[in-house]
Amino acid sequence: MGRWEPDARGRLAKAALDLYSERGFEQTTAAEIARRAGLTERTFFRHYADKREVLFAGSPEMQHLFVTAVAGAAPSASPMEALAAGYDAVSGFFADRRDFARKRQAVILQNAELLERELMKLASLAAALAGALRERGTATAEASLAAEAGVAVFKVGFERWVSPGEERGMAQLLRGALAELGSLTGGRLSGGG
Amino acid sequence: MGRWEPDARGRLAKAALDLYSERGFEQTTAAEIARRAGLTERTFFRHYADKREVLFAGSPEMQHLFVTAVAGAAPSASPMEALAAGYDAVSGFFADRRDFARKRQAVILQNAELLERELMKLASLAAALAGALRERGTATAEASLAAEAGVAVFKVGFERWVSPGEERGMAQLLRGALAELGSLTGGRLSGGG
DNA sequence: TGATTGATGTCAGTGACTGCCGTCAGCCTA
DNA sequence: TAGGCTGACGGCAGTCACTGACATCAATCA
Repeated sequence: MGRWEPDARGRLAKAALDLYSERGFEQTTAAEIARRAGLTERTFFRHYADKREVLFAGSPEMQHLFVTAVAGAAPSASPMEALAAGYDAVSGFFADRRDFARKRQAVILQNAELLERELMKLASLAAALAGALRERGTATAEASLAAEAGVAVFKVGFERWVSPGEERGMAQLLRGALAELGSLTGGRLSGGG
Repeated sequence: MGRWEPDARGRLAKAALDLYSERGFEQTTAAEIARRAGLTERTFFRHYADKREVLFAGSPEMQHLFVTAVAGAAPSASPMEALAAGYDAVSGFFADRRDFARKRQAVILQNAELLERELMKLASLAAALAGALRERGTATAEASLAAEAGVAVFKVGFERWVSPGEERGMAQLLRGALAELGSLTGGRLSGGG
């Protein structure tokens, strides 16, 4: 056996979510998270840049899956069709994390600092998606707009997916939210590309 | 003469922007801002909840003007037309603050924490605008979508307005950005209401 | 076998932010 | 006109987020 227990990073993330749920984000210190994970405060800050980031550990992987799926969609696909391919990819990513996502979302919605960080992650996602769409040949302005709209749809679908009692799958909910956007905009957002 | 120099809050805001511009946000301490304003650190935190908030002192007033204009637009106006009335109102608000806005934007774009706070303010604005549209009778989903789109247009127009060398007025730039959105979406976003 | 590496611990900071209490000019009231 | 109240500020002590520097030691490699 190694010198230390394995997966320090994962233990920190679990301890943090548990403590944030139990007493709230502000009432939890980094030292407490570390202690529960069997580590020290200093080690916590080696794994996560700050107290908020520990709740967003999966964000880069999710964004990568999303962007890769958009970039890999059929060249003939419209921007919104390419984004829909991204929805399927992230739905797979989240599929076995629903309880975790619900618990995490409940914590985030209770704290302004965490909401700020979430908005920042979504802005980063929108920028990355716009880049992927541009690489596919979508014009800059349209790519940005489609990416913003795509993230708005993702937000709505995700919120429904984590809402209490909701049992439908994320892919289905995202498709539904996308369809709603389509009817609101008359489907014209999906042209071009 | 009063016991203290007048407008402590304004002096703090000016000192903060100047120092953030000179040395950067992270390299400036709250005590330094307070000292330059002829006050103490403790008083700084009485006027502003944190080091970031001092750059967003005008945000509530701007949001209020925006929302009030949207709420007060002609009942026959479509959601996007109501938002356009809001654009005119905020353009007046910003008209004599262009140098300030440029300096402030340059600071914000250099710092992730400040960007997060800006995203939060825009999210708050979008929520307030959606509320105003709903009060006008716009359906919930359409109100939220129109508000998001409206904020996106505001972001684009604002960025152009503060960009170096740009001399056109904010109202004109916002109208231009709104028109671009309209052509991208085929104008269907402006229906209903 | 000895050097290196990598994840961790330890310690001593800095600075953001808060609670509590003291100060004092301006104002209100009897 | 004396006395009390209030609002805006200063001073101080404390907590906690976060950082840099250095030590430790099992695993691994030359």
